[in-house]
Amino acid sequence: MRFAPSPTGGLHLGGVRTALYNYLFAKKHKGDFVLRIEDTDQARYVEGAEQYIIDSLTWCGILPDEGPHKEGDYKPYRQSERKFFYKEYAEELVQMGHAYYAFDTPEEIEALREKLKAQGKSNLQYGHQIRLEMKNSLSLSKEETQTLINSGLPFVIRIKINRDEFVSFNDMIRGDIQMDTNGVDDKVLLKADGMPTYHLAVVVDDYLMKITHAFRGEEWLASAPVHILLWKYLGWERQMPKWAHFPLILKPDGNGKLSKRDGERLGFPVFAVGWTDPVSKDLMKGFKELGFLPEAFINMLAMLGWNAGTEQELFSIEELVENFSIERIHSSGAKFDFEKAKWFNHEWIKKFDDNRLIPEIKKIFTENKIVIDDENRFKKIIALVKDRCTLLTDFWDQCYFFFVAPEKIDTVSILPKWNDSKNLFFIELINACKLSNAWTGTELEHTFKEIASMHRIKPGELLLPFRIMLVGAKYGPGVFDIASLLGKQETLKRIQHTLSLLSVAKSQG
RNA sequence: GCCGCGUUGGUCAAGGGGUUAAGACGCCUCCCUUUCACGGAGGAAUCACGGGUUCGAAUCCCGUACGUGGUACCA
Repeated sequence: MRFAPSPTGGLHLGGVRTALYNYLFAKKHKGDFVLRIEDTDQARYVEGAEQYIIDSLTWCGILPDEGPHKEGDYKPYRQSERKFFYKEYAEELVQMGHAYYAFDTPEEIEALREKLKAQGKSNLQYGHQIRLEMKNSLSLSKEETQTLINSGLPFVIRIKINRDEFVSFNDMIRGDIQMDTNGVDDKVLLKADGMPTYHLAVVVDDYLMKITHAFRGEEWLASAPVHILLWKYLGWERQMPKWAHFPLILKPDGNGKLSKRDGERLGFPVFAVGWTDPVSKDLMKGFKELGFLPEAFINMLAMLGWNAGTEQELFSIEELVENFSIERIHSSGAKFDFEKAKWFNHEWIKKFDDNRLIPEIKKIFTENKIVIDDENRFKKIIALVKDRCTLLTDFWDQCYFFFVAPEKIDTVSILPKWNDSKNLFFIELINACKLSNAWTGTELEHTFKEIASMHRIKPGELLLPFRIMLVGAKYGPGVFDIASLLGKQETLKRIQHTLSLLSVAKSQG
């Protein structure tokens, strides 16, 4: 079994999911997963896109067995490098009478379209209705056609679709589908520049690469009849792959399929890894940069349109492979929910083994120019905050203060209830700590409470100021745990620092 | 317009003739925690509408509405 999704350009959510489902199905059935690159459309294909696709899939952990970066038995895998094949087959179709040369320029067709529109007629379809009124090898004589070709006039090759024909096929997700050919026009197969359109390219590639399953997004469903007719006309019907059209991933706020712009508009990533828009040059962050674990990303993506039919929601890639079945893919689109995506990541962080997690977190600290010298201490800190981190980047916010003193101390939250006796309490706490040799959380807590009761202050009233002294704000794990990992010297230093801050604030009224 | 595909809480969804119509995210309440989270216990909220078929319909059929895709020398 061979599977080949054909992603293009900036691979976003939908594209990654198509690749993922292909991968899961391929691996489940011990088949090959092939990566093909669509670079047929020079206008939209951008420099670096191929590497980007490979990088995205690599991060996701769904590496192809064959493809442009690895090669294999059916190379080349770039459509631009397979130009020769397509032309050959297109010509063959013309010889057999299933396709024809068309000399109409895009401008002429556009003009006709405008004209019809002005008359209030529906959209122009270059098909059986009008093909004989156009300039092509069907309306022209053989000699005229040959003369035009010889003159070097650009032409395209279009498929000749008969009217009143029914095309039926089986979709592994949707079941039997039947469409008549009246709605489909004579699609261009080979463009004037000699490059194939997707319609010709997939069919030829799937045939030549012996692809057994053609799985793609639902946006292709409407043109499936063209592809099926092509398989038939080329005489390859017996080798035609099985079809499946995946549901679309929709915008969270309704109307339409998720697009690259939606991420920016609604504040979530639509790419697996960061993507630089070729036109605007804007760097759009991906799930990776936002602090997602690839495992969580894949898990989330897989569940958007498929489920195992059990209550299990957390799946490793191996479990996905094991449980995957095409029949359980839904036939209707799903709206993307970023909150749920974050939930998946949170679950994966909790689930993740420290040996895998720590290096990822370290990267973030390195980016923030923090050197981790005490491995053991780092581990303890991570264990302490792990539960409260949804994204990898949260680890920075949750524990940077263990490494650098907070710049801003939220004295505003302390001040209203601050008084001399509390001030005295902290001074005595400092002294008591200085005298003691040991430094553990429990011991500190004991001393803390003892001094508090001596001063007849409820510990609760002192805990918040203490936290703010150490952390700078009202968050973080247990204060005594923080203090113990901070070390005696640093803890006392921070108390002292805030104390002086408070006295200044107090004297200024 | 035409042609496909679809429609179970706000979202992801299970269920495919008889169910008190699962579960998850989010939201709300309470408990735990002398912060914030985590965790725990609860709660509100759903079968698009109208006709059939049937003893019985979320489930099957037909309409309607709505959504969505396609209708390019884009993929």
